[in-house]
Amino acid sequence: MKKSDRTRQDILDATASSLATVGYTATTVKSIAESIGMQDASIYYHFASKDELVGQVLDIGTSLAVDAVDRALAELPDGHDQREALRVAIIAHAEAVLGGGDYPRANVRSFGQLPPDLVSRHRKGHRDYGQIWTRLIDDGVESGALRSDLNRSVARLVIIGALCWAIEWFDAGETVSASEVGEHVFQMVVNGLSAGQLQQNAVSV
Amino acid sequence: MKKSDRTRQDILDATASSLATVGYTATTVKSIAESIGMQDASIYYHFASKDELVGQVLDIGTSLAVDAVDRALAELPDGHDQREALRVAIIAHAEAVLGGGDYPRANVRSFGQLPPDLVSRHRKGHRDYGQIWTRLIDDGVESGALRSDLNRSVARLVIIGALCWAIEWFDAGETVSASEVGEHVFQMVVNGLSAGQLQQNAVSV
DNA sequence: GTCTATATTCAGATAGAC
DNA sequence: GTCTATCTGAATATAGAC
Repeated sequence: MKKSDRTRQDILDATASSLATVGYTATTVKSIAESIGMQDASIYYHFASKDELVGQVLDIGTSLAVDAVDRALAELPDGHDQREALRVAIIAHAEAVLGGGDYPRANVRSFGQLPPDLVSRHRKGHRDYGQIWTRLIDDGVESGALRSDLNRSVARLVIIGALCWAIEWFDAGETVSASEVGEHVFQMVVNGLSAGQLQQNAVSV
Repeated sequence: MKKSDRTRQDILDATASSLATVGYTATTVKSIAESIGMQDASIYYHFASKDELVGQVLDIGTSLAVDAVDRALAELPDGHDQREALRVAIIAHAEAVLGGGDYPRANVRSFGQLPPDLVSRHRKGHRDYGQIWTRLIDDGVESGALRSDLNRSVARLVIIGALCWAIEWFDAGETVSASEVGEHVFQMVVNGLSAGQLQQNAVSV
């Protein structure tokens, strides 16, 4: 590996770390440079702009999360219940975002702060990721494992919302691990909080 | 109403609108002033700083959301099922945040962008709001209406997460109304997505 | 490749006239 | 109360030496 590549990787790592902890706005080129002992101007030898650098970090994070979920789904045995597919996907997402290092966390933590250019740059990636969940829910409904009377878009966004929101309060080193958070989210989303018999009144939407 | 009060109210409204749509970072004193036909310097006659102004808007939004949920709970008939309490609270929250004007939306939209000072200023308000949900879940578990094997903090944050995340994608004028979003979230959180018999394996946490 | 120095822009905020 | 004019500080980014 050339020296240029090594430095470049250090910059990406430092950016991911900063984005994941303090978000986009508070991540400055100067602070990134300082954290790895460089001058801010030197960053521009490796990346054309702050947003180009941030964009690459976010791309890596998206790929890592997508790959983690894909890998978990690929390992399922044949003929699995579709609820089990949803379960391993949710847990894989939780592990990637909560326990999986700075890159996936950078996405979730910074998402609400990105300037319009970066948002549109990543719209496709986010839509593709949403597709994974859309298909899981569709398959679940069609196989009869999931109820069919709920709006699937809302269902998808409740799942993603619960998982993404978790990062706002989740603290590594908690008594609850990332995969346990995933397990709880799955239990709530699929089986519900209710202790009694099912009360699945159809919803008129 | 004095002229000073009128202007002050206009500034608050314009700030709430801006925070709700573009978030904290993109909300500048200049843009607020422009939207109501003033010079930016004039804002400082009414408010000591941007963060003081933003803080007041966020306070109003929190109060509106808390009041909406409290009112919905107060209207419940005696001897109601605790699931029904959770239902009306979730729907009231959805209506307040998604359909209830700029102030509550300002909170959710700006939350992830606030500087540390403002975060700690509002920590108490958020904790109080979380308390409402903690009590609803505790009451539900103790009355036997809700299962007792799930971590209650995770349950609370899944609910709040799902509701707060909704604002990132919810579009007024959608085919789904705010209260319908609330109804779906309730159905998912309490009864679950599963079509089949309950599979509530205890979770080891 | 990395440095020092600096240009540019824009934000929050203040001073003082009217 | 609101204005014009201005200060200050910070952030992105560039120029050019080494």
